Amino acid sequence: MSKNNCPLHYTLNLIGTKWKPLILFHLLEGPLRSGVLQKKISGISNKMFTQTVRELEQDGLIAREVFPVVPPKVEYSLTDKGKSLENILRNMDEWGATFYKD
Amino acid sequence: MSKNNCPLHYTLNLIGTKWKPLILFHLLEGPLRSGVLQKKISGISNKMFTQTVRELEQDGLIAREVFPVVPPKVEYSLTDKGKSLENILRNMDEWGATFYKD
DNA sequence: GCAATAACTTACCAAAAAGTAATATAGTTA
DNA sequence: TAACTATATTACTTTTTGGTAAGTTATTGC
Repeated sequence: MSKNNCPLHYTLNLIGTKWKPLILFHLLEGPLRSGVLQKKISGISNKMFTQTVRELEQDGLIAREVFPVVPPKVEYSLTDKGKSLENILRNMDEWGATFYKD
Repeated sequence: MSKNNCPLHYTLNLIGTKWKPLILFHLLEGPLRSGVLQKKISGISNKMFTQTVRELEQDGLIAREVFPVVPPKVEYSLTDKGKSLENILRNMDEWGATFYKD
């Protein structure tokens, strides 16, 4: 963590990576099974998916629920903290849509 | 560039890096001389600063104005496209301020 | 009793991002 | 004529991030 003055730094430390905003964005519509979520994130590797959801969970942005069945079932959902990013995520998506055709 | 479905991808390709949001954020208040802007971004190296503003310029988010004097004077400012990120940047900063004390 | 299943985990390697330190520039001032 | 200035560039190295492929688990269904 940098000792910079503006809080934007803190935000970037939590969601300022390649995959985090995409994972959070796809969870806005509700909880998803691990495999389903992963398939929505085109291009992500097995390893990066697991690693990224682990970090999001540690930072309190998503929750992980394990169902004790075989084969395994795991669901991810946004926490309240995660949900509070909804505006930012939707604005970023909308901004991308606006400028995509330049 | 990934061939993902959601426009969020495009946004992340333009501003989804360590330093870009910080540089844009500090330009929200108006144009700044190169050296002044760089000093506001605590921790950034000489190289990364130049590299990052070059990319932001290429993507049309900031403008670079060179004054032909010695020693050199260069000013950076947001373009209209850059200014259109204002809400997103301020929301991210605000979000960071809200959760920083957890 | 063997394959199929979903969700990982690990070891290993490659690629990308970032840092360091030295150097260039060219007028102005001492 | 030498130092100073602000901005930038380059070569080199380190750090971080990401990818691949194989292995693990434990029950179900054939």
